[in-house]
Amino acid sequence: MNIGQAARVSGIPAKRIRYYEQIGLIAPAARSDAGYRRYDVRDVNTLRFVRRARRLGFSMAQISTLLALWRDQERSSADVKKVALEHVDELREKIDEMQAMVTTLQDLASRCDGGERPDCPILLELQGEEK
Amino acid sequence: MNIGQAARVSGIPAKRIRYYEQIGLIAPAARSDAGYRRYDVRDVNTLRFVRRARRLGFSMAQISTLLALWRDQERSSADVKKVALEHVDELREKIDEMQAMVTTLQDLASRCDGGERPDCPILLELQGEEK
DNA sequence: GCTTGACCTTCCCACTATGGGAAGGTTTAC
DNA sequence: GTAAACCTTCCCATAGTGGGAAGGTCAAGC
Repeated sequence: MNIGQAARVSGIPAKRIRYYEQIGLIAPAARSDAGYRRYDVRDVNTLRFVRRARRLGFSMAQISTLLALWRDQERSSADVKKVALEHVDELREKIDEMQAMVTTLQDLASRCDGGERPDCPILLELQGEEK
Repeated sequence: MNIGQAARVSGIPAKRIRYYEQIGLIAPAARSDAGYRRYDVRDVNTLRFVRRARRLGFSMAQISTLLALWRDQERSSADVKKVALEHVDELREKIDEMQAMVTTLQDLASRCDGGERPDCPILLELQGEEK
């Protein structure tokens, strides 16, 4: 199949498939006489693997590692688990940062009356110790 | 003061200050005869405002809005609150997405024994319906 | 007066992952 | 033969930031 159909069945836009090939995440596709990329079922399975990994928030680098492990019949599950748990740590760190922002912002917003007048604890906070 | 000192007292690297000026987030700095950027106390206060807003995760566009409100004595606190709460919504959405990833990944990882053998529910999940 | 080092300037490139669009070739169907 | 739907490569844009090159400036020491 051509890239358009591969895109439809894998759920990854053609543009993105080309990009993945370009950065070396996936192997260069076979080509037709006219230079069209050709994809078979295994290629599509790889694309689906990538799409699922992206949906779990893995970076390209991590997915590259996961793909290699997936293909390696000699892998240890420990290596896979390690990648996953490192990713979980990264996610948790970001979540904690963002949660702290939310907490602060909500506190400030709750003390802002939200009316016509200009006084606002949010701006005072951003402005800092003007006291 | 020159940009280096402004960077030190504001906590924003010189490189970033120039970038903020370039994209129009802050007004172009005054210049010395030799073309060096000059900063006064008010400029530094603006920079600190920006730094605090960034630490709360606001985008450049949002900070631009907040700066305008900050300078506008006729603003209503409702406008400020609106920007803050919209940002809170964005944060919460991202947090929820990431939290869902964490939940899934943790479940998969907990079912991965993490030993020498290759069998791994994480890879099975990424691979999809191999059943 | 000259050198040295610390500063400053602009400019270009890199990152992450993706989308948009132009200009042009191919295939398919009618 | 032509039109539509496909494909190709190429360049540009996004959001913030960092790195570094090439060159100008300033202050201090000799």
